[in-house]
Amino acid sequence: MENCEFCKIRSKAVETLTQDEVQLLQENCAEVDLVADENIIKEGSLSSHIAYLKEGLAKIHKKGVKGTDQILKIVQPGSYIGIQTVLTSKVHQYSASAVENSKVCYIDITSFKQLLSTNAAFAKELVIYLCQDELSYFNRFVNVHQKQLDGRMADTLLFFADEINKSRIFTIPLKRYDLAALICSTRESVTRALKDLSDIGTIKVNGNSFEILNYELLKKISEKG
Amino acid sequence: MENCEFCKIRSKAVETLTQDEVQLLQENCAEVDLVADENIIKEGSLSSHIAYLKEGLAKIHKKGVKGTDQILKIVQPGSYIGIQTVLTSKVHQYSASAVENSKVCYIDITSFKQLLSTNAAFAKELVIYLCQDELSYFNRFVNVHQKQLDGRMADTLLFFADEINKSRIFTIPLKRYDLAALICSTRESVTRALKDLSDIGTIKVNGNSFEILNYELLKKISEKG
DNA sequence: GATTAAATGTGACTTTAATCACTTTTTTTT
DNA sequence: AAAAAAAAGTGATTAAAGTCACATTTAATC
Repeated sequence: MENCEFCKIRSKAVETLTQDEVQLLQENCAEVDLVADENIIKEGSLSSHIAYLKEGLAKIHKKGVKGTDQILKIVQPGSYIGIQTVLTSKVHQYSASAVENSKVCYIDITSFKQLLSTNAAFAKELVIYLCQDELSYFNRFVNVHQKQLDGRMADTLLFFADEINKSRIFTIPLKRYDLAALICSTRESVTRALKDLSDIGTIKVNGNSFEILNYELLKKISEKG
Repeated sequence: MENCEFCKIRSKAVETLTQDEVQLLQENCAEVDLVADENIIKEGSLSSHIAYLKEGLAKIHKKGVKGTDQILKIVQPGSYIGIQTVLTSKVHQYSASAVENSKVCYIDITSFKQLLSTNAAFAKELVIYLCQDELSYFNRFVNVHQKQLDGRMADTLLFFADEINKSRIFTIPLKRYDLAALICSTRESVTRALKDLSDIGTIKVNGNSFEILNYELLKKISEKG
């Protein structure tokens, strides 16, 4: 399925386009299948395309001074990836990788910029998108610094349960060291945090399979920090 | 000086406006003088206006689970404040306060939205603005988590020296507890970090007056973390 | 200028989570 | 299925920074 017009998951921005504009997008857009762990964009490489996640799940990650990657966010279908770089830098400022098998559309930057320059409604929707995205980082920034480990772990579990899987029984397609990079901790501490939450009966853990047993308590731990 | 047309510090976005549009802006815009510590916008309050910092210096801050504020960023003239909320929420998601005497223009949201909807060039400049802003937070997020205290303190000193004051002798118009909220630490630890940096001869501290004595070393501490 | 209040500095102590070293389990490869 | 590699778990130890309690300095107010 390579047709933008009938794309099941068109962004609000793309919804604003005229038929001609969709045509332009279509012609400068390539759909790619990715398996888990494959790179979507790579920090430091030339940014010739924006990626749009159509299916699957991806992580946004960025190298820090220690040399290890920090996961900035887990993104779901309907997310633009690499968009922040396009208009301001020639080089991607962060990486993104599939964390499960995914479909991604690569949109040529030049065409994207053209749409942005000529269609105010399109640009407006992007502004909205970016604002929401940024606000989510504000929350994350503050939370990550004021909550301790178990609280951050609880946050992440609730995120995967409520936002991603919409179920109290779910799997997290991340290794322990990825979870660590996500909650700003270490592999060992992730193990311990999960054990803590397990011990008090909030969750059941089995490898990457999780079940929330006491949602209220988990929520309380997430909120209390 | 209440005239947008002759505003000394018009944003790139406003540069794109036609005379009529500037006129619209003008009519829905109010300039306000603020003294240090005054609120610009307040988290949780209705967002009827966007603020544009014309003169001075401001902090963007947000309440965390602990009940204390975290400083997200120090912003300079030319920054939009509260813009992320305008299109997505009725209520401000963060606060902003002047950290020194400042001038702010409050722009009515409705007019702002109107410009956004009708002028693609305006919207595009905002997209660029937001992208740059978000990227700066990515850096901050990763740095704050991978650097330890002295590194973060060094970052902040370099920021005030290089970005804000463009001099190795400068003052920081923040209390120690504000510095703590900025580098994600505590008042006491700020004192100690400054002492550390002082002891090894990188800086000279006297209240809020600072001098960088060994720029290279400070840079190294900032980079090494 | 004295008094009060706010801000900052300092040492002792505690807590949290990182690090290290090693074991066990799971997954992948041959 | 065996061997190798990767991932995850575990206990002991360490380190970094937070907390607490109090002293000192600076600024504000009467």
